[in-house]
Amino acid sequence: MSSFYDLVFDIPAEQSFTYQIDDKEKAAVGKRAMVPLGRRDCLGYIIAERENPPDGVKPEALKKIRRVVDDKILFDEKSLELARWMARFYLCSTGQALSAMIPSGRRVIVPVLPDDENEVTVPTLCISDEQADALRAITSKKNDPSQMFYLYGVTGSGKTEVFIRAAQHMLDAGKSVIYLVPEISLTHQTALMIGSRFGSQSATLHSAMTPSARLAEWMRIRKGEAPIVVGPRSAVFAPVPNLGLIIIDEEHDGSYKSGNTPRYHARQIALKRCSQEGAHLVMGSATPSAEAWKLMADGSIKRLNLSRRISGGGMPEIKAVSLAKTDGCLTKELKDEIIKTSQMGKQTILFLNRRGFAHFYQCPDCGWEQSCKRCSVSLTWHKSKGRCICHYCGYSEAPPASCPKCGCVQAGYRGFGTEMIEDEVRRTFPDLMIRRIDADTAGKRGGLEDTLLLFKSGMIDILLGTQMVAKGLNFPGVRLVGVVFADTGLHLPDFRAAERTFSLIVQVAGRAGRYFPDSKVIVQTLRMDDPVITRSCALDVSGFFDAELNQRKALGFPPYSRLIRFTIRSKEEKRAEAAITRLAKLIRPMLPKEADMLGPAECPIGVINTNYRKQLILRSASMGAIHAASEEALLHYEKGKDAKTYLEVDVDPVSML
DNA sequence: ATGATGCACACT
DNA sequence: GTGTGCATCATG
Repeated sequence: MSSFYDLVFDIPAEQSFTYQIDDKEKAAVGKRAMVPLGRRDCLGYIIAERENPPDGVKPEALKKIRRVVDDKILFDEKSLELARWMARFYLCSTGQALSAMIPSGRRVIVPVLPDDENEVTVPTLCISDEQADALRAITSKKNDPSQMFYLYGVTGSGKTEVFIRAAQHMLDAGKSVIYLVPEISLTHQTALMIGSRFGSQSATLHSAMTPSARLAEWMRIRKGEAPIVVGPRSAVFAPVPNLGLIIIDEEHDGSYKSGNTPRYHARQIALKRCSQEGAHLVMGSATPSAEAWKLMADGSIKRLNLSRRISGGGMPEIKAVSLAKTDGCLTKELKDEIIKTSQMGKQTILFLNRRGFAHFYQCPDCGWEQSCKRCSVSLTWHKSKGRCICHYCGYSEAPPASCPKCGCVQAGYRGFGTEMIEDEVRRTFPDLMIRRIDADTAGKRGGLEDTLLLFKSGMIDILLGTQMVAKGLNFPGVRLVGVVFADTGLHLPDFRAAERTFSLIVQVAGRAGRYFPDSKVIVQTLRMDDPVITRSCALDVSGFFDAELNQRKALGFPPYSRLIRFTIRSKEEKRAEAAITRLAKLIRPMLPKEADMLGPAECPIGVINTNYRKQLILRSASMGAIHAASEEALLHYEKGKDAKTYLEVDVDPVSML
């Protein structure tokens, strides 16, 4: 009796292919195998065993498995089921889903932060009453696993300690724990702390590991040798036996959503896994996502409040300051506070969400702007490189000596970036030690690693940078945080622009004064009266969400609706246009009346890297209505699809850009 | 996805 | 008559 195996591949087609094998010993469902597919050899996933060839296929037509790649089974039945669910939900193939679940190669290597192995975190012996209450709620014997919890606590209120103890509780009960953190390079401290608390019981899956090291760690996890796994979004797939708890730290963070197919959200996967495996789900943040906030308001997630800072830190005094009459990018208030801070022997963080020197060049006479040849965005002047650079594709050119349109020789700067601030700060405070951190400096020697160590040691007076300084970094000496220009990102054509800006300001503000009182945050803005600015400065999270959710409801956006976004890419605008139109025509009649279609339209950034981009968004109160239509439409769209066009599907998109 | 195939128009 | 380009098809 010979048996056959069905394999799927990391390709957009759902179809499985049947193969035979000589030495049956090694083959098994859940392993990978090299097989001939078409004219070449492909790595496939064995998803089923079968007695007979599929209908209408002669046994002799079946090719043989070349080589079974894995000794041990990689995916158990639960993982396969999760992959199948994921494929259906995110509208991709099972092979693509499986491929996203294992730590494979070709990952971007990110710089590793200082590895202070010798600095073992001492477990906090006593916790606050609030922490104890939260822990008790999470670990109560009476809990139904379907009860989700949310640790809603200001930065520095000790969420991590509660998470760690909840994890310990699970481990003591013989269960495994997955601890998700946003981006491991930016949350290194948390990862290290957990590593040092749980020692060899823990496994860390960070992006700087080689593929083979990751796979080795993966197998260790599967064998049950590391019952607590720490990692970024992909760690949600960690094959821990006997899953008891998934923790999502900094739940609001956008990096939990995958940027490529399948565009899964770790929170969604966590939800599914927990319900499948009867595990608990606990999330936490000082600035929840709008989705989570609504679920808490409805009562489907139980909110646990941590309202006070531990470790002696007080909440900083936050002040909005108008940039309107300021020449340059530092207001008098901010300068004064920087001086005061350095006189106190404390440190300053300056945050700006824009790289480069300034947006260059806008002609003051005719309004001409220097823009990218390959993308529909303006170029950013990088003074240190002497080039104008596109932040989407990297294209660069020299700055023009005069306006090519009208000949005007007056270079007009518009806006400013981290480089420009660096310049101004250095000129203003020549005696202070200043370092900049952003995507441009991170990769270089003396980059991230060096800078953070120096800052921690107190050698650096002012650390300035983009997002990178806003996240998770926890430095004891910071008294002052300056948000150089809070309005960046506020007018982006994305319904989540306000939410993101709010969240970012509150998060950066949280970097100040974690271990001592009298800390300060200066938020510079041109919109002193904008409710996003005023509420973030008041740390008024509930006030912000009351208003924001009302608006979302009125406009019919998430969390009051679900979205599926289709994007067509093509080098030729005509083709992109034709493809999106055809897709729209296909879908429209399938849409139930409670659903609607936004577009088709040009994407907010109409061209990236010489690819024209058109989009179409489906919207409905429930996912069901638009999901079924999308599934059906995709089936028809695939055959006879326009050449040289690429379709991307995003279920529950997070960024609309 | 990707390589094979088949058909259109071009040019030594 | 063969050569290059692209749309179409099948992959077990």
